[in-house]
Amino acid sequence: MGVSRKKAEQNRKRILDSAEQLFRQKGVEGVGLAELMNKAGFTQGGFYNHFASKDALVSEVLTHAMTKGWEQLNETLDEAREQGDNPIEHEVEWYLSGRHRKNVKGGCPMAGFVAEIPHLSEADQHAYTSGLEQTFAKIAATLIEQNPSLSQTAARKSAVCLFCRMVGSLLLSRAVADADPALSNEILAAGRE
Amino acid sequence: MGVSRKKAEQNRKRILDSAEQLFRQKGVEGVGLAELMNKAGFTQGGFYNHFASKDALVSEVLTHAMTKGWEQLNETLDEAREQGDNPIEHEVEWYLSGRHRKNVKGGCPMAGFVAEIPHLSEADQHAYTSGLEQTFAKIAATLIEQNPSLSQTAARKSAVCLFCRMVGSLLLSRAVADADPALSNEILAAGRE
DNA sequence: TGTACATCAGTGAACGCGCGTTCACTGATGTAC
DNA sequence: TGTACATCAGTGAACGCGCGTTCACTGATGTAC
Repeated sequence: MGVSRKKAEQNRKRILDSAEQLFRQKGVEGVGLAELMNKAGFTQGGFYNHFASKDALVSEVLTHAMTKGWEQLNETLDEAREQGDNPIEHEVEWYLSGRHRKNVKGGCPMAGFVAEIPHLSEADQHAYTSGLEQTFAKIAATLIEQNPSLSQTAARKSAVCLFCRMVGSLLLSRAVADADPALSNEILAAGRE
Repeated sequence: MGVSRKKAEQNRKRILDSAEQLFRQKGVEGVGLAELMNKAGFTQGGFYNHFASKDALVSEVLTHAMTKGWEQLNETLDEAREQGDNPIEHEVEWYLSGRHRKNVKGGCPMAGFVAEIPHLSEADQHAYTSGLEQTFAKIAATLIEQNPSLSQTAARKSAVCLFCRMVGSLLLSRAVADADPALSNEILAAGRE
């Protein structure tokens, strides 16, 4: 159609964003390229001007989501510090909120993609793993920042334990959100304490 | 081919078992009927002698897995009581073991199917939800049995919290099992304490 | 600066393939007399 | 109990469909002179 390079770059990002939302909603296998391109506002054939294959798109979506998730974690912690709140409590409060549960198209990529990871490439699994490791380290460091008497190993163990609880609560509350909203809320509430 | 009714009933169970294993390994969408029937030792066409559709099979697999999971929970608790162990600790010990992590084809259905649930039928979501509710109730009752001074609401909250942690730990440890076995083990170990 | 040409994002039709499902057929099992 | 027939689990080929991918084509953008 004749499109400037700048515009083409924007279009590429539109495809990535549409793909991320659909992959999180329906799972990678549940989304076709036609649907995906249509959602982004294009026809199917143009896909290969931007990506080598569906797998390549999936990789890019995953790493992009992991990066955004990492930035979001840091922003949430910084925000709490500025407001004088407890950073970890602030993070948990957001993580186990109705807003985050409802935000299936976005939110924490560690929770959103956890079930897809075993079916993805080795490189994708490594990207996920290093994102998780980063998250554990950040939470552990923040716990020590709050309570400097905590040992490294104790903080690390607490961080791992806490994040597992957050992910489990979010996933279970999402799984029962339609069938039993009260139970779904109870799960979030229990996790917040 | 001419097969007795008893044999046909056994074959039906073979199909169900194969399907459950494959669905858990690859996800419901990642498994075709041809592959599934082949794994069970049959040709594709015979599928519809046993099930009305793939969706009907999925429903049956899910409810069957939920029932088995419930029985397994009760057995594990009873086993611990007979051995004089703490039932909850015994359950957690098994749940967050390398054996359970490796047993992707079996194990806890609440963890194994959590990501599929949002894509399944309303009836399937309800089956999952009531299984989860049963599990929470059982854990809460067992906590009170161990410590009768615990209030109903406190036990319930602890039960929900504990099970979320178990599910989150198992899923995250499975997700990184190939890419970083040490981290995967650390996640299980942190959850066990 | 203006003109001629190359580039390449986007279109839309087509490809082979595997999906869920259907169907005509087989033949041992189960039933009726 | 023996015979004739109905049943129905299993086979294997075929159906339409949507998948990921390819391709010839378009035309505004970007480049060279």
